[in-house]
Amino acid sequence: MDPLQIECVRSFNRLVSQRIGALDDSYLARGRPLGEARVIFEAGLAERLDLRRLREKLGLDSGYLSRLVRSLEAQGIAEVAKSAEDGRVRELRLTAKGRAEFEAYDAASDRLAEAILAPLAAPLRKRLATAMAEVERLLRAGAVEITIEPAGSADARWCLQQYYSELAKRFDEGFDPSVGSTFGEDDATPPAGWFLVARSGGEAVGCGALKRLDDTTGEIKRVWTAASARGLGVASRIMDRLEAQACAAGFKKVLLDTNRALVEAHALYSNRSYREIGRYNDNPYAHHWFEKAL
Amino acid sequence: MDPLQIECVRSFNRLVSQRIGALDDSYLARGRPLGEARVIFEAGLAERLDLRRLREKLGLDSGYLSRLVRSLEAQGIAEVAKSAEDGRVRELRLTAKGRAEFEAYDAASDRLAEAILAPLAAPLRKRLATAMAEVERLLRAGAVEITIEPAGSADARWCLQQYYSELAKRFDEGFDPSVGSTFGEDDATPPAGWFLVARSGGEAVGCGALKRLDDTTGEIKRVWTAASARGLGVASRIMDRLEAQACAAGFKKVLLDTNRALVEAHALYSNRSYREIGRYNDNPYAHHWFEKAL
DNA sequence: GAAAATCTCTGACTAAAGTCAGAGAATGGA
DNA sequence: TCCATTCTCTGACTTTAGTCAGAGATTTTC
Repeated sequence: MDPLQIECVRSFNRLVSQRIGALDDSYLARGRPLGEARVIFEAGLAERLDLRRLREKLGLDSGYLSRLVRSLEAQGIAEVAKSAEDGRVRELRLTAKGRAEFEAYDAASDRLAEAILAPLAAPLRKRLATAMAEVERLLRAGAVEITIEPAGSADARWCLQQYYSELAKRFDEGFDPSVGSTFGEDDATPPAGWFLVARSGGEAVGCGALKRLDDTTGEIKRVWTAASARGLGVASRIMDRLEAQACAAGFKKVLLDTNRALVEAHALYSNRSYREIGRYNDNPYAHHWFEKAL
Repeated sequence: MDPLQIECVRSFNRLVSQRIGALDDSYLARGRPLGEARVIFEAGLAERLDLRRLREKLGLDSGYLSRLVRSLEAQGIAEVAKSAEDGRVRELRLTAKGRAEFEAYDAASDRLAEAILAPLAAPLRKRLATAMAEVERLLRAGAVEITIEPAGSADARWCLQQYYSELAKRFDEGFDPSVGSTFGEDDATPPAGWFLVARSGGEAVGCGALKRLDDTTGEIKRVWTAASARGLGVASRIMDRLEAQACAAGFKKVLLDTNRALVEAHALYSNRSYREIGRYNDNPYAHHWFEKAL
């Protein structure tokens, strides 16, 4: 890896960790320990927040969080109550006073952001905002995680739905997933197939499936990336994983088909050295058929 | 200020503070408190480091640092010895073992940077490095501080020297500060004049001077920005301060002259609504003369 | 040469952050 | 229905971080 790029990232990290120190200080300025401030902040962002999720989000010990919350209760800032769904779980809610505290922290964050922008002239401000957005986007792209999971999971279904509605918009002929379908949840359930979901910070941003056609042949289907995550190589990484899975399953080649409207998919397959072949199925929406030896 | 830009900065802060958490964790992973790790890191970067400077750099209490250092001594990681120049000051040096520890922390930073870059394809990596460099540059630009200080201070002299050697390179006729000079240290010492130094993270990156010509007229001289800080509005901010100082001194107008080779200075003055006037002095290096009413 | 200032260290603290082992209540699955 | 699991709380800790008031050695200033 390019040592100049590494130095660039390190230098960035050094500088920005100073900045973050300033953020912590502006939180501490309200005279409350950082732990409590973080809890107030999270509680203010989410309307209802169970301690379990909060613990996971802030990475705290259950005993420690319990005490933090009790301290906030004593200060009249938060209330806890049994969850209606699960009696073991307790839910945190800010009181009116707590909400006021949250607003104060929120305002402090705003002020800090303003202090960063204020000394810059308008065009530089714009450049800074643009560059920050780019860094953020690319950092998130790097943090995308791809996992195999049941094709019937909530996120998997959501991805498929997004995918179908996009096809319906883009195909000249429209799209109805039930017409001539060669793909159901069973086709993506091991050992008949596999379903992948790509997530960025917990949110699903892409999917892909591999279906067993015979002992040596797999078919790649349902490769989709959310609009918010395009141009970040997510589809490419999904393809990597699908092909790796195909290898692991002992397939010698993978096939796939595509509609002529999906030009970026076409480019993706060509780049990954897929070779156009003749029609191998009777998918009514397909115009091109590809093959790749593994 | 644009609320979208503020939100952009805040979102960036949120994301990056998670990243920084990861950095701290990778330091803590060596089983040593963060305070000690930071001391080792600073001691590794600078060959010889006196405790006074270290304390200032890390913002630590003297008693606290004293204990941190003693703990490192006990671990065989660092040694302290009286400074040769000043018997009150103690200097910190890493032992061989300490240097090995430093290398380990250094490697951890490298690994973290690599982990950020690794999942991205080469073109995205390049985009990330570029965007990070841009963010860093602009954050530093925002943190530039401009202070009035004696024209004879070390940084002031350094800036002037840089400025003179640049003029010598750029002027067709060369430049010798002693020829026809209308500016000495006395001319920038209150109440005869003022000298400003711009600093970014402690390092001088620009300067400027205001000289009293008569009770109602000031002259702006020696406005210079280091090459590393150009394009960031530093000269513009120096001009702001000089004009503000001129107002405060009761001047009604300011004058300045410039050489035809300094095209960017020319543009700067025009943008700030300086009006070209006739020759008002006999500076042998000047081709243009400007005036601005305050 | 004396007084003021500077730098470091020590002792005596406090507060915050975090860990660990269990107890008690509620839930889910066999 | 019962047993394992999950979620939260409590008590009893430790470690880290940080503060404050001097004392002692040195240097600087007048």
